[in-house]
Amino acid sequence: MNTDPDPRFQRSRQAILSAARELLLEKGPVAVTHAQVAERAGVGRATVYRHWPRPDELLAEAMATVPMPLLDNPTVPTRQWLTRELTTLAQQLELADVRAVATTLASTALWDHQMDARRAQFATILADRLASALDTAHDRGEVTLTLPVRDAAAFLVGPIYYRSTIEHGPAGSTLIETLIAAIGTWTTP
Amino acid sequence: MNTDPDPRFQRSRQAILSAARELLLEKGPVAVTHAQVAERAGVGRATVYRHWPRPDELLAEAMATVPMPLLDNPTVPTRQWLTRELTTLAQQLELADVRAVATTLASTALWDHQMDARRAQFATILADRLASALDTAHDRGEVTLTLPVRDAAAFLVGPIYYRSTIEHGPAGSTLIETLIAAIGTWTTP
DNA sequence: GCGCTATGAGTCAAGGTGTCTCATAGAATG
DNA sequence: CATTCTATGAGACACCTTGACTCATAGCGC
Repeated sequence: MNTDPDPRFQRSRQAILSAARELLLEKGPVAVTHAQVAERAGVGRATVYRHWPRPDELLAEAMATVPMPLLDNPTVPTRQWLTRELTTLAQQLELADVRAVATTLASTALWDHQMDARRAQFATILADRLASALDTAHDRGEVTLTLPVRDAAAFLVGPIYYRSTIEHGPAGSTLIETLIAAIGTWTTP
Repeated sequence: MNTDPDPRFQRSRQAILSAARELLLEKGPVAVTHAQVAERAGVGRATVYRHWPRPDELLAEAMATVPMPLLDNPTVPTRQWLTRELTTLAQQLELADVRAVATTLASTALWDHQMDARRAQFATILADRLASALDTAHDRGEVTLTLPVRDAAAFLVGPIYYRSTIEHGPAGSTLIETLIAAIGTWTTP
């Protein structure tokens, strides 16, 4: 990416990104404008223009600085891996900035191609990791699935995502354990 | 509500609401401004101000004109009712305007109290209807649930919502049947 | 036909946006 | 340390949008 070593450049860049992320978190994506970001970052308005001529690209990069809860690479036993990863995902979705990025992504993806590409990438990674983990578990005789592996992401992540973004509550361990138990017949406890 | 019988008033009101809904669907909530709505509706800009002094209230009312997929009042047998209602909900979530309203609601609820109230109302209605239906089913001996009834909405609606808003695909009958089967032990087929 | 009123076109000030210039401070180089 | 380069901040500028107002007009109920 940009390898400009000038510390002034990097300082401004980081200050602007932080300010944009704060504004997104506090006031939503519409608050990420050149003027508001510049004031929050303590830099000149022209500086923001030089770094990001368009506000939507700044918003996109600011959103990218928030670590989204993707799943770690699968390990065995798969059931323990699932418990661990879904619990982590649920905890991450309780963080205000993660929830802000997730809902903003889902919403703006409907009208912005760049955001839609990020949404698709996010969905694909989650689905692929789950599919690969469950395929492995099946091959190892750990589980017999009750649904197509392509539905696993919706089945497992959907409830946690809904609980967080629509019901605004925490996805407890009971719900997570029920989900894992319901995805198939486990031979391991 | 407003019972002004003057047809001019009602005509303008409907034209403005339709235009706002179209703009929301085509360009997203940020496109619902007085100027754009007025042009789309074919009315004067001042007329939009007279009807809705603030754009966010216009957006809220325009969103309210899109019928959101709540569940019908529960009937028995509960399993058939669930299949029917969840299938309808999945179909509704495939409509572009329903998806636009749902994701806009989830997103703006984080920064707008009025929208958050609507989100909470929506979540409560779904959870209550499902809870009441499943309580009835349990009392009738139709099913033994494998999770607290308060988790039913996340468990059943979450995957459909995730499939639609994140994966941008249809929730097929296989997924829906699997969900219903997994929520407990059914004594009825 | 006659009041009444919502409308549309227009004006206007205020504020935000995008673009440019220029002096300056900070960084790299010798 | 001196010199050169460059990112910056402040400001100026035209442009557009927003919010608020006026007023003649057309459509409505009576």
